[in-house]
Amino acid sequence: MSANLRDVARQAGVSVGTVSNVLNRPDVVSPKTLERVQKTIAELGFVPNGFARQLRSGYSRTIGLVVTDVANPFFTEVARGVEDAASKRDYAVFLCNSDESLEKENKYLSVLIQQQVRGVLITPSDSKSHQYENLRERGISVALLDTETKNSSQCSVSVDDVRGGEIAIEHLTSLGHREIVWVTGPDTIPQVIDRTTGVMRAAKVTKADISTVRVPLMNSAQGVDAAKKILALKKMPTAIFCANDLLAFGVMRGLLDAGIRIPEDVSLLGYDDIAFGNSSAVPLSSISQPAYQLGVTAAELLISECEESEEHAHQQIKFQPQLVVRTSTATKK
Amino acid sequence: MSANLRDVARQAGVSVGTVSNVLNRPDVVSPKTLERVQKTIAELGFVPNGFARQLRSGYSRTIGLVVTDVANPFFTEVARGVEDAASKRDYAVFLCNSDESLEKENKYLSVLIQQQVRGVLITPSDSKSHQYENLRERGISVALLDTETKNSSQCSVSVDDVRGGEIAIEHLTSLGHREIVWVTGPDTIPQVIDRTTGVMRAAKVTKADISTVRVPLMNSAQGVDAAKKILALKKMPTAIFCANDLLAFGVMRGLLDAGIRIPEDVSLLGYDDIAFGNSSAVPLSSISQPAYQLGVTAAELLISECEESEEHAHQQIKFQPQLVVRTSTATKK
DNA sequence: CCAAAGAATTGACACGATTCAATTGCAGAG
DNA sequence: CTCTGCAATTGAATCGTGTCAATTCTTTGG
Repeated sequence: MSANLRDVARQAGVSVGTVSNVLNRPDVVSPKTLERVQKTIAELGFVPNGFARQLRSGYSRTIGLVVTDVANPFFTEVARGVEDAASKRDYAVFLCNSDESLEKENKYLSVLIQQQVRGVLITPSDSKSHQYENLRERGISVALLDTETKNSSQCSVSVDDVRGGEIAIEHLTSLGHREIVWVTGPDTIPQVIDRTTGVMRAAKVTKADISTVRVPLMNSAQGVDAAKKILALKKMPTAIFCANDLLAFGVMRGLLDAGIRIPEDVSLLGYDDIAFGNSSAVPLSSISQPAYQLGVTAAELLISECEESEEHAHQQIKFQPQLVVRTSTATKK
Repeated sequence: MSANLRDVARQAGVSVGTVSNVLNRPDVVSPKTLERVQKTIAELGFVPNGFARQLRSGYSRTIGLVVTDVANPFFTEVARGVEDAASKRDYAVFLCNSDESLEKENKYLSVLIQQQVRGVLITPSDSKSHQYENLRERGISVALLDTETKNSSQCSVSVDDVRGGEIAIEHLTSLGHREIVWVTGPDTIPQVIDRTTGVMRAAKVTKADISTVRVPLMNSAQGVDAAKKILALKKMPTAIFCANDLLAFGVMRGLLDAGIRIPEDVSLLGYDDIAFGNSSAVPLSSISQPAYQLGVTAAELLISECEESEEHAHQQIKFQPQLVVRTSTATKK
């Protein structure tokens, strides 16, 4: 098979320790030994075995990224940011998909432990699981992505979801809407919780009336279901706010198919501002988040934590969301 | 620190060999020992160290997946299939994004080699690079994804792109269209080459007149550019066929913004049948591919090649594309 | 020419799981 | 009660590299 350190040592007439030193601390080796060993290494085409190296040192150059839905363009954008930043620092990324399920999340975390990742970037699928002590105990750094952490013992990079919820309701009420349906996912998901908080807070101030329609997953198929539920309501709202754009697209389709016009009959507002938003049946107004930037920042923060664990100070970075008005929201008639 | 195999063995009152057997060949362990050990493993939160495992066995349990565009929902669907199948067999996946650039592709391949992946699943961004001998030499299995291979020395899982091109033109001509624009990417990309072949073949049979509009990348922004080029043509076509849905969405937006109606003024046909297709401004007719299935099949094939390299027979599996008619294509007036 | 300091080199052990020859336990046959 | 054969279990050796205390070699000042 391929040459190992011992072969090189024998061939060069030195000990394995010296060869190891040639590789890792060339300054402690005498110039002429250095040269001879390097020549032998080249001759044998020796490449150190990464497994053994990592086994001994305990560290790899990989990080894990766990998101709740890779099929959501918002997260692919985040992932792209993470990958670019990681690859710049010579790290490779495992991308995992929890599908908003705590069970899958745990399964992937265990896979990541097996792979001995240096750190994990995670979008928790459940607000209770924020601690991830089992990872920390193993010396794996953890940073929260797209979720704020209350305790300051970990890093997080997030967008102000409470404010996002507020902005949304402020926009809709400024257009005259007071009967608003809030279409959202399980109230275990951190983003859902925060956005709901913002929604309710703004509703109180603006005296809007919020009814909640909850679905188990935040994708477009569930949006269609949500539309059915909305159509079955005693009283149709004049505006609908969805917890993400995918849901909004589903709702849009469901309503249009039922002959409801947007925004004439009802205004529709999404969240995430994914690229497809301006190609949809009715261009979708939405709350925009700096997805790529989020990914880059999170990866840089995590890697810095991994490599300078002593002098590293945990940071909670929070970006601000922004309203993007397109066609799907309009003044109440 | 974290528990290792020896800790588990001590705690459960058995030898390390038995614990290892519990993990790798549970059938040789007696049921009651099995249960006891498994309980201990759970209690201690033991997760085997991948490096040590790999060091001993010589093989990792990771594979690489290189696609041309993770932001394309078609590929996220494929990736999901790959990940599900891989995780079922206890493999972790590195997802890499070549952005249709040969340079990035090579960079990621070298990263994957460093990470000592067991196999690579790749959607080549260039038709010339099909060989990947450098990977094979290192004992890394390679299978082509969404691309057919001519030589039978490797596996491939693909969809019949030539046939897809034919189906598209047959559909458009059956609606009476003869002036058709083919919007596509660089003619180095395998899928582009095959679809073009199908287009031209069908055009010859149906006596359709094809003009090609070529853009450097197959995403939605480039689609908008393509629309501009089409609007600048001496003679407007009556139908447009795009090499993927993202391009089609861009073209759609570009045309609608210019006041062109779809399908009244021009029919528009996409390729991939991504989920957004029925939420777009005009629901998009498209050529559907079994994306998830493609991913699952490819991953299974690759892993089987990795694990049974001797008795493994290379296979070229080819799925058939299917026409999905929505609103964007209609009879020529 | 010697002693002491410093530089260079050595080699056994550790990392944590896998493997496999050797051992033990056990049931059934004689 | 012994013997045989099979199943279950054991634990030492192993994979390839990094580490570090111990050792050997070199240099230098007196």
